[in-house]
Amino acid sequence: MMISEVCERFDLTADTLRYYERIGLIPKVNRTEGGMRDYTEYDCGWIDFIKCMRNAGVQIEALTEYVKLFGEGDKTHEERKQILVRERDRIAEQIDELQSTLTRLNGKIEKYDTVFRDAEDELKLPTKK
Amino acid sequence: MMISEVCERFDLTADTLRYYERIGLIPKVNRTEGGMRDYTEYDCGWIDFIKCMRNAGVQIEALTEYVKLFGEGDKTHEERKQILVRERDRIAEQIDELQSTLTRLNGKIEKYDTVFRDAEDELKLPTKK
DNA sequence: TATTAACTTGAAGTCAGCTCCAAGTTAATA
DNA sequence: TATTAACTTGGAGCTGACTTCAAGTTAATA
Repeated sequence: MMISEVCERFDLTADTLRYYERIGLIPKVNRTEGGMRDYTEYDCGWIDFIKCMRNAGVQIEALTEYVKLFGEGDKTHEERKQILVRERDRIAEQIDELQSTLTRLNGKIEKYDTVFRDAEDELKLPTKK
Repeated sequence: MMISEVCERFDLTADTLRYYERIGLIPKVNRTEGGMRDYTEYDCGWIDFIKCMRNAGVQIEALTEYVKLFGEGDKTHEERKQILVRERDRIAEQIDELQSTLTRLNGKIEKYDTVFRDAEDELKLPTKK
């Protein structure tokens, strides 16, 4: 699969895909005889995973570390798992924070609604001044 | 209240606080005769709100716009509310995405646990090779 | 076969959001 | 009063994460 197809599939630019590979965010992709990248489904699995993690705010450094360890084989099993656990916990925490921010924002929006209704009431029932 | 006290209270550097004020992320803070910032509780309310929003990933641009409109008075009521609604929706969406990423990560971590248990079983019950 | 589109590399450029610095001023402490 | 700590400004520098560029190569189409 050519880079252009992968771009379309994951809505990433070719530059971003090459950048990801260059910095080790995804394992090296095999090439054709001509030297062009030839993506497999396996590569796409990585891209999907990395894109999902990046979208959740996981830093590139944590992910390159994970990919590096993955390349070192079974002996890094535990270390890899620790990275996932750490990031999982971070995301869980972030959800909690976002939840309370959401509540706060909803309260603020409600106040805006109330003030607006009051303002409308004033229009309907003009006070003497 | 001096800038150092505010820094401590919100765990922000003085540089960040001055930067926030310079770009209009919080309204202008009053000064002492000597020209030093003299924060009030009102200022702190803004800082708390802005810090919370930034922490939730709300972009500086949306917040400076909000502060600007606030300074323009009641006639911007509706426009300000729209900003809050838009960001609220964005945050709600982000929570959903994070939730599904969390589920995905948990599944992956579980697989790591399973493989690890299998590996342990192998140690206990060595297969002939 | 010739043109054109898609690809290659390494390096430089961009953007958001701070963060640090120099040079000077104000306020607090010995 | 003298020193020192905290503050002021404008501007330069930094970091993470891309994004663009130049100069060339490969593959697909007329």
